[in-house]
Amino acid sequence: MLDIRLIRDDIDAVATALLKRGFTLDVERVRGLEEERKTAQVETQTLQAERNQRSKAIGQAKAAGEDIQPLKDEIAGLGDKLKTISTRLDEIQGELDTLLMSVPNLLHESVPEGKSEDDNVEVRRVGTPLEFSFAAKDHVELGESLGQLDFERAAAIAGSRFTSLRGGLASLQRALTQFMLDTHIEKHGYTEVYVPYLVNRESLKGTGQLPKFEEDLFKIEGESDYYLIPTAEVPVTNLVRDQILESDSLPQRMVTHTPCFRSEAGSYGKDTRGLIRQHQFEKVEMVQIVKPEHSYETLEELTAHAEALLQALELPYRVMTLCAGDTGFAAAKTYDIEVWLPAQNSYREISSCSNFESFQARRLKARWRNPETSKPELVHTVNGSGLAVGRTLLAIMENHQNEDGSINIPAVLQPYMRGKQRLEKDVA
RNA sequence: GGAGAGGUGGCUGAGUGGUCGAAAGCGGCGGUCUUGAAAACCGUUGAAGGGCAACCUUCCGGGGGUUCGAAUCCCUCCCUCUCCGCCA
Repeated sequence: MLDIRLIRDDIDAVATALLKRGFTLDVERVRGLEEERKTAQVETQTLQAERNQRSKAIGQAKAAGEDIQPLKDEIAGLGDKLKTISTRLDEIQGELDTLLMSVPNLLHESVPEGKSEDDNVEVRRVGTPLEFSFAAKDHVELGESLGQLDFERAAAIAGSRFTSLRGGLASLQRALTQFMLDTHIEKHGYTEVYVPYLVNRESLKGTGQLPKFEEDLFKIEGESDYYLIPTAEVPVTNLVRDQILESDSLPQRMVTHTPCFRSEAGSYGKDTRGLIRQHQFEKVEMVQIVKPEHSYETLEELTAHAEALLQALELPYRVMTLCAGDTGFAAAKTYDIEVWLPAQNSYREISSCSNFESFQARRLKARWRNPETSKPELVHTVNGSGLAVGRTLLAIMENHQNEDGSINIPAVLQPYMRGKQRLEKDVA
């Protein structure tokens, strides 16, 4: 959510800035509602002040043993009047809130212009894709011929866009998760957290998934409004909702591994083959709660933390700055890390690292006490995948495959794989 | 699932219809003292919103109600704790 004062002060500047990402702010509607709000609020408060004053006088009269009936008669009707106008105020405020909740974040000045992912800007490219002396297979073919990847069974159990793994591949996914967590904890200074995988509406509003993106989520049927998390960003960031954090407790660096669930509505026909786009996938997520002046250096650091994993796993990748039109609703700036996939002969997203500045914090009422002002101020939130485990798994399969269909296990993962060096078809 | 007790400021915790935004303590900030620090003492210190300002409004788990007036009474939902039962 944007600062309402920013909108009041210079709505045209805000509207212009939002236009950069292709969002049209209904300036006239906001102006109109603000106007009404002001009138209704002043009127409500005036009536409330009068009521308070009169009531106090009645209290005093009663204490003095006087007859209070005449005083009560004097304010007959005031209650109804107040009720009418304050109800109107609530309505206006509600409309304004709804409108404001669906306005995306302002972009950082360094975000390049552009409409779609085609306009994203490459920042750097690390590692060189291997030249295979044979025709590289894709991960579906590799996994199925190993007998360790089975989409059919998963489809029977649940439906399309689900996976089942077996044997070495199942272990490798777990090994990857473990390796990622350990690296962030031991080398990058993160604290591991464990969080709910079902969350309430408030939490999703806080991080910006609701009210706008309901269709992307899986909702649980039942008395309570639970949603399956689309990313650990939701529960982890909500750890600081409604909190006033002490200055010395910042920055908070948190990491967790969770399954993620996405309905993938609107992506029919896209990435239907393989592990790329699933309803359920594993992800390791980094979340940092920081002081505002540090959020951009934090974004760089956190992106580097994700990159470190790809380097250790010997996977070629590139880092992209998302352009204005491709940057997500809540983010002020986003780097996507894209891993090389030989079978697709292209780079595909494996991590997304964003600075949300105070956008999420304002919705969450997540604040810190600034010692200089001794006042609570909004924190900044920064997060990123480190990494999407399922996609990393398929990247390893494709990049580290051999001609015979076996897959080399990167050295850093071998300790997590009971010393195993390659995945091969089980003879047994 | 059954029975009971609770949810109050950054924290602990008093307050059960009227000058209560709320005692007290802790913590924070400022000061006295000290070579410096600690201790002690004095003062100060909730959040959000409106208005150029004086000032005003709202907030005692969420929502609704009663009343001239609600932290306090009523309804409802959520959460926490204790005991019993069941259980990964």
